[in-house]
Amino acid sequence: MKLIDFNNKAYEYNKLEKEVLDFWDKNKFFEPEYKDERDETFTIILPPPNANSPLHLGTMSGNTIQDILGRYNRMNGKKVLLLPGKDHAAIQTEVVFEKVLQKRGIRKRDLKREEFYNLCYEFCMENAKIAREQEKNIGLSADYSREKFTLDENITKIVYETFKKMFEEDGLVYRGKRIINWCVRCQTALSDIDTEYQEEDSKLYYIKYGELTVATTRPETKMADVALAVNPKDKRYRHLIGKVIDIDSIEGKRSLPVLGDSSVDINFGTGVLKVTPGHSKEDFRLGEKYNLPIIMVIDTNGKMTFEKYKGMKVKEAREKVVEDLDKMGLLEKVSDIKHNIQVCERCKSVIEPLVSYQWFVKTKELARSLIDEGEKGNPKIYPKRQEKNYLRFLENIEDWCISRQQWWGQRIPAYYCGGKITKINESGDITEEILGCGNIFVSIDKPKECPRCKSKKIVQDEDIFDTWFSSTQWPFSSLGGINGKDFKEFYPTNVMETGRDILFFWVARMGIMGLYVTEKIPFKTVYLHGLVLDKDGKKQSKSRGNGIDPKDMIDKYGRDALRLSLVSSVAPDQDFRLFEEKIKGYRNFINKVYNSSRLIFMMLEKNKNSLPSIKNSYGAYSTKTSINISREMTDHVKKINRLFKNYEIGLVAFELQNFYHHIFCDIYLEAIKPHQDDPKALGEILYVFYQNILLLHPFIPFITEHIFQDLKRLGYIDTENETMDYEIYPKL
RNA sequence: GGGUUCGUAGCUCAGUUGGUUAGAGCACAACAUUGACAUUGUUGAGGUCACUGGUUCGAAUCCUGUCGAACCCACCA
Repeated sequence: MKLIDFNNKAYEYNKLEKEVLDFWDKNKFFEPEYKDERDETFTIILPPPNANSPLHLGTMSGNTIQDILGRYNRMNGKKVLLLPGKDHAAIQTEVVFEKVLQKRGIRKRDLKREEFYNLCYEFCMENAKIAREQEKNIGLSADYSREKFTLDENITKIVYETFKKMFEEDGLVYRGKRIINWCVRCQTALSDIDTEYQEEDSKLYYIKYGELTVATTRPETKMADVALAVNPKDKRYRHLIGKVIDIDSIEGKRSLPVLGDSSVDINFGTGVLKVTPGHSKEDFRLGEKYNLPIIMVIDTNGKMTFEKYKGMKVKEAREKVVEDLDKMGLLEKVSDIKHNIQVCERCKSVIEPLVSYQWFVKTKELARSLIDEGEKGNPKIYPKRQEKNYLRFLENIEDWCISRQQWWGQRIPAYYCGGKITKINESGDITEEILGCGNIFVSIDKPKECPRCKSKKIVQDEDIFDTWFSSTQWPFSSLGGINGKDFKEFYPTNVMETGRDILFFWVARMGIMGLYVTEKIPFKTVYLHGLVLDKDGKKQSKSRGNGIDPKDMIDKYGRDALRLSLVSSVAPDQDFRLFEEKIKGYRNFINKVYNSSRLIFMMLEKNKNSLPSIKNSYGAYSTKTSINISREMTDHVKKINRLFKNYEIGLVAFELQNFYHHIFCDIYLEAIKPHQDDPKALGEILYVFYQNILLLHPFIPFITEHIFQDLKRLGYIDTENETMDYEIYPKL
């Protein structure tokens, strides 16, 4: 690294930042072993970004916050590990990559599973490379020698081991018949997070059920009804609860029991609900509660299985059913209704709730001990108010469907002796039969035979794991699992910094899986950040065209400026607006840092020969000026450390800038200028300046590293450290 | 339906456990400058702290209610 050329009046960030970047890249400063003698560790497992696209600003903002915490702790004598990784993001990537293939004129169904997997793997590796460059480019001081990908062999092995232990030892995983969100187009089960709601105009049909009338938007599922339900508080129907009523229907005469359940909304429609456990989530729950049978009339292609409408698509069947009901005199009336329909987040197809055989984790039992810990404040969550949400989620947690009918991901290591057959019988009941000796077993390596009957005819489950099943094990799998060397040294981690939108899906379940596998909660502190919005408060996205290109901003304003813009005025869990003028403002601040350094270096150089005592007076506040810099510094340093303790990163950034610009430069430097030929004053300037540069370093490490290198080279500071990250942060 | 957050200058936001005259940046106006920095400095204008009622010696801050904005969870039969 060359000395800063102080002939330039403006800071040449691009050139100078690149020098720093190269310097860091060539050395191993960010590997914890660099200072192996340090005892106390500080670990952050960085949330692995999806390997299907370059990083967006939200991820970069998170990276910057984590880097600031990493550097701050490094400067506080800790052995710091920031562990980077990339996530395969199962279904999301699969859909993205399908579109990429489409552009190349290839259809997924024309490829073999393995071919698809390999092409997708290549695609992800390319994107991971871009993301890695971006991370380094904003100065993320992570240890890339330890970087992981969620589909790395050793990671998958740990995920498989967990699954085996859950299934075979503890019975916490089961294969069950439950209702799931089914995407007809993607042909897969989806978790709630993979779906969203869209408002749609539709019809509400009032249909006669014997003496009662039911209002429904889904008449085509009526052949799968197994009961009716009313609210016990509803005076109109209270007398019918517990009775069985006879009805006429398309499928003939039937008898349906009438249930009383408080979940029924008295004010919706007629206040009578038809219970269809095969095709509605709420009804499935009622079915479980009252032990009702399950009937299905729609298959995984979104087509009817009921004989009369066999093969028809749902919408088509709906019209036909309504027509038939009308003919039978069972249709009372039709009204318009706006309602939200659940659609696949990726392809926007309508979700068909249906019952199928899937793998589930019994999360309720596992959540119990995490709730106990949570009530004791473990982990500590910033902002604190999210603790309530976190606990409530855990208390209401449902069994977790972890199987997906996709190709991109970790294939479930479950095997069926002789294979299996799933079918829906005449009465619409779904059944599954395991062939061979009926054994289902889990094996981490590819098995040669059934361990029970020794049959060689064994078939692996076609499904893959939900991406969250692997990512919730990331805090320990990325450290090599419970027997890993890194695990022993760095687990549990100190901080989990992530978007507040995945508190439930990721953070809470990481707690569950971590506690189950390692008997420890994987992190001591959770820090949740908000979303990055544009100037008008809208979410930044490519499709809106309001997204800021990080590379563009780096070229225009530099890395340090971008970093500041990503963390300044950021409060935990609070969305913040980012726009170009803001970044420009931070560029001006960086320039201020540069020019004040230029002034100080000039003053020092000018008096170089008359400064034998500089190191003696170093650290002393000796000059009388209009400002009491000693007290100002004391207060400032106290404040900064206090804010750091409370993870008020945005406020720290703000205070640092404010102090440096308006106290240090505008007042102090101006006041001390007249004394600049006094060696004692110069010692003081140097000391105050360096303290400030140290304080700023975690936030704007490029320019401060450069200044540090120059101060060291010119002999103004006395240090053995090769990089500023190992200097000691000002404390009182 | 349940929950959370927010509403402070034209804009973006600070404002610690209640305490003088409510702050900063941007934008605006005037002035300065060849001595670190026009990517600068000084000064100025600009606020009924959404509204209402209350607690208090004292409220932007605490409490009640209203209005407005955003978000999360559940549900949408």
